[in-house]
Amino acid sequence: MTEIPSKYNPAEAEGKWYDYWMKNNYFHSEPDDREPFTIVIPPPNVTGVLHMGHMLNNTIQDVLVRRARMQGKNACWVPGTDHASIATEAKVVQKLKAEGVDKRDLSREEFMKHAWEWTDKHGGIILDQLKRLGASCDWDRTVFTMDDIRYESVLKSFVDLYNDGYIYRGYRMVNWDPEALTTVSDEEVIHKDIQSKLYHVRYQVEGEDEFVTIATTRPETILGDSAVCINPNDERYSHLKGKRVIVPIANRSVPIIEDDYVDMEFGTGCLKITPAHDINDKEIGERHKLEVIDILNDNGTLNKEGLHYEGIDRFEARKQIVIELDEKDFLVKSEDYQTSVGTSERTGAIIEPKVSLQWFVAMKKLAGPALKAVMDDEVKLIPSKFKNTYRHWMENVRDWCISRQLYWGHQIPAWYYGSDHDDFVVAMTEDEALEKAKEKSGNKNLSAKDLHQDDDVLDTWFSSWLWPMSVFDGIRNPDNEEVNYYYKTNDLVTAPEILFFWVARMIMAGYYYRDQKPFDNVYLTGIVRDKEGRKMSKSLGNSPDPIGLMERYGADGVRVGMLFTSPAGNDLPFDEQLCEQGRNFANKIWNALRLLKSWKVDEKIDQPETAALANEWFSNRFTSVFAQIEKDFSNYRISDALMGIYKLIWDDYCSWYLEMIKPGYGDPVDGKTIAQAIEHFENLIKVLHPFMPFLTEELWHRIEERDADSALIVSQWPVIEYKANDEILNDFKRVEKVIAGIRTFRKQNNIPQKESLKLFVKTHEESSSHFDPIVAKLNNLESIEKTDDKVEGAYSFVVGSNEYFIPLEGAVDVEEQKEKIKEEIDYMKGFLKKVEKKLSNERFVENAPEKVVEMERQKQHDAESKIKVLEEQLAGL
RNA sequence: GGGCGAUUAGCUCAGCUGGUUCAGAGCAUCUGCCUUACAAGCAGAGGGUCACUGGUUCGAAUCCAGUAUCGCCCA
Repeated sequence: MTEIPSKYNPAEAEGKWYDYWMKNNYFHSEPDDREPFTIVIPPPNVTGVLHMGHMLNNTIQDVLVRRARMQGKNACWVPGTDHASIATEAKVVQKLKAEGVDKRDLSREEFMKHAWEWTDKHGGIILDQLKRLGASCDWDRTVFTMDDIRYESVLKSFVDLYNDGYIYRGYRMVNWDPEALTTVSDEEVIHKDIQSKLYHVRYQVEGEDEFVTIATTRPETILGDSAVCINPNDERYSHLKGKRVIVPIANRSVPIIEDDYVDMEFGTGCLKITPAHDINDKEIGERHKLEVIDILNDNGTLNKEGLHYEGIDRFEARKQIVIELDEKDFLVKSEDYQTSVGTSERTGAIIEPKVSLQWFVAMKKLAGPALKAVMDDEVKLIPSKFKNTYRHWMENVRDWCISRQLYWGHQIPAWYYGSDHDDFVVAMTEDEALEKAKEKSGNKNLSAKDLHQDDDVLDTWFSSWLWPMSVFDGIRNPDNEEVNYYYKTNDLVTAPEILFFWVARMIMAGYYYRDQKPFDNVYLTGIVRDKEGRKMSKSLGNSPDPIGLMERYGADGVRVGMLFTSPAGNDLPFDEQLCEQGRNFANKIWNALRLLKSWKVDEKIDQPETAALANEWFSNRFTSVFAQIEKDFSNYRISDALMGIYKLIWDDYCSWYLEMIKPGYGDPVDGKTIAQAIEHFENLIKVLHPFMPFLTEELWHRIEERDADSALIVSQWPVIEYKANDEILNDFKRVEKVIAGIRTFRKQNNIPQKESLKLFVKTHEESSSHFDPIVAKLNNLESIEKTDDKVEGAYSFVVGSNEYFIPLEGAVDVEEQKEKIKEEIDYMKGFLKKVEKKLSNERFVENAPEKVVEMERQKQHDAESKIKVLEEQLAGL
């Protein structure tokens, strides 16, 4: 084996081992008779680039997958991307615009050609970036929501749901993005508080001199008013019942209606009703059968209902109409007012509520089993605090508007053959549609020319909700071997923001198609924030470049840096220092092996007692900590599991164990000890492998040469073979304190380690001398002797209620020692007082469980004897 | 405005069905050390009325109520 450099070089190891893993096909999975462990990736946008959120999310997935693989399961992590219709189309439109091409001048086919070119050019970058991170995805299975199989699956599910009566076409108030010229879902609308104005406008009562005053933040919508509404209980307006008012500027006569919805306290208690442009007004309008007057064009300008404002943008029209209202004496006053408006997540444009003909999925029935599954923990949310919000959402689920006025996506498989509302058919293909149309219309002479396919595409989520099935072709071929084997999947790792519109819908789709959940566990990660707690975003420029980070700290360093402080469901305040900690850790382990490798081995010498003891202790220590790590894993406490292995390696293995077995300088190590040390080291890096795959694989092959079958990535995860011996572990805890006591003594008195010391022990409680050889070795003691008497003129300290003495001429500062002992006595007396007070409380002794009282008595006894020892010591000085 | 959740060391967080594994961990800070694996290191140390106010209890960080502050979801 070549000499090991003193620093680990991630750049060198990472490329090498990723290629090696790929070459040997370790990531690839085929159905077999092993237990499957499946994760489907939350598909990132095909043209996106890696950001910190992806890093966190995919690191967690990789940890879970790698561990499962080592546990001997058939691990399959399916990668892929989605087409992100709005975002991608917006980018393509932008690009074309820069080239002087207007989307509206292109046919669907032409536009799609550009979109595919864009996708081919930028697509998949993110997947390559995931490889840098070490993601052990089965790349042979990479899929895309718009590839042939997925495309057909999406159409099929539309047809299936339509035939089952879940999909319908209807008028709905939708969130219209006038910039993107499409509807966006409720979830894609961001509500923002803005400073606005509340305008008080008076309407003349028809045929009278009286006026009523309404308050509105959107005076331009006056042109679309179809009523004025009062609360039936409002006595101020009771004389107006049944009358009509004249809408200013429009000069239309509209009724005064009564509805409980009106808040008598708000504004003037008198509400204008504009059913086309407000969701609540629409509902009132439906109750009172009011006319719907849409005043807006799709691009946000006013249409002919806007009269002389036709063609003017809604915000400009608002300004102008206020002036006109004022000039014509309709404006009573305007006041500052804080209001909340919806803005588009994609374009930032203010969302326009708009009545429009759209396709919907009826959700109520689909939501039933999905709600139950989560409430019954059939599908576990981690952390479970999200169950509440999930339930709230599912119990108040609204129908899902799935059509989008875009080209980039799955074109809705509906064909229109006439002008009536109902003159359409839903089918997989045009041929099929024609057959159905002929049948439905009764017109045998219909031809393909008479059919027109719906221009809209489906919401991106309408493809990703099928993801856990469609990646295995389980929609088109529900009984194929793969979907039967891999579905249901095991874990899903995603962000809470999309719990509803992705996770919940996958659960619905799972029960709808297969009557089975799509996954057992949903691990919800937090949002990666910067140190100031701001969400990382491109616009703020506060996100570090992930690739740059990996170059600086190594992929492993960044992986553990992200995981050190990220309990499930909590936001992660990212700090580059965490990556540094990760890098340092890598180097620490690196040097541990470097040390082992630096020793000459002599097979002929016997194992020293210290090494045998060290091995005994560390074996138990490993077993005990590993059991806890396994528990942390099963509770999805990934950070805790990482911290567990971190401390086990750094503190227990490096700081304690290696020091215990270290041979004298220049001396060889015996064969048995080095073999045990290597074995422990191998177990440690196995457990570490899911977190730091590159470093550990590199070390694994530096321990000894291995063939492809015995690479670390496919090695066997340790198993717990026995229960750790607590007696040994507790005994050693005491030993640590003794060793620390002696170190403190050396330090205080500037006694170098080279100078050997004698230690005397006066025992007052049962105490094992099992680890004495270790104490002697680590502290360079020439002897440890029991004594019945105090050792005069010696430095002393107390561990438990045993006294330890180190005689050394002139090294003892009596006053300082006295001070220290007094302090300790004071502390113990205070403690004893508390215990005695408890025990003298009759109600405590009567009511508390016997065990608790017994424990208090024990505490009392221990404290008393310790105080006695300390006092004797003090007296002796 | 309605609902949910949080508040523990300078920072990020553990702390299960109340009781010596109850006040913890990592990082940061401070003090010594270039001791032959690692200064990307070693050995130590300090640091918290468990947000506040009441209540239940023999006993509360833990259970209950209220208050304050923050976050998320919904309107």
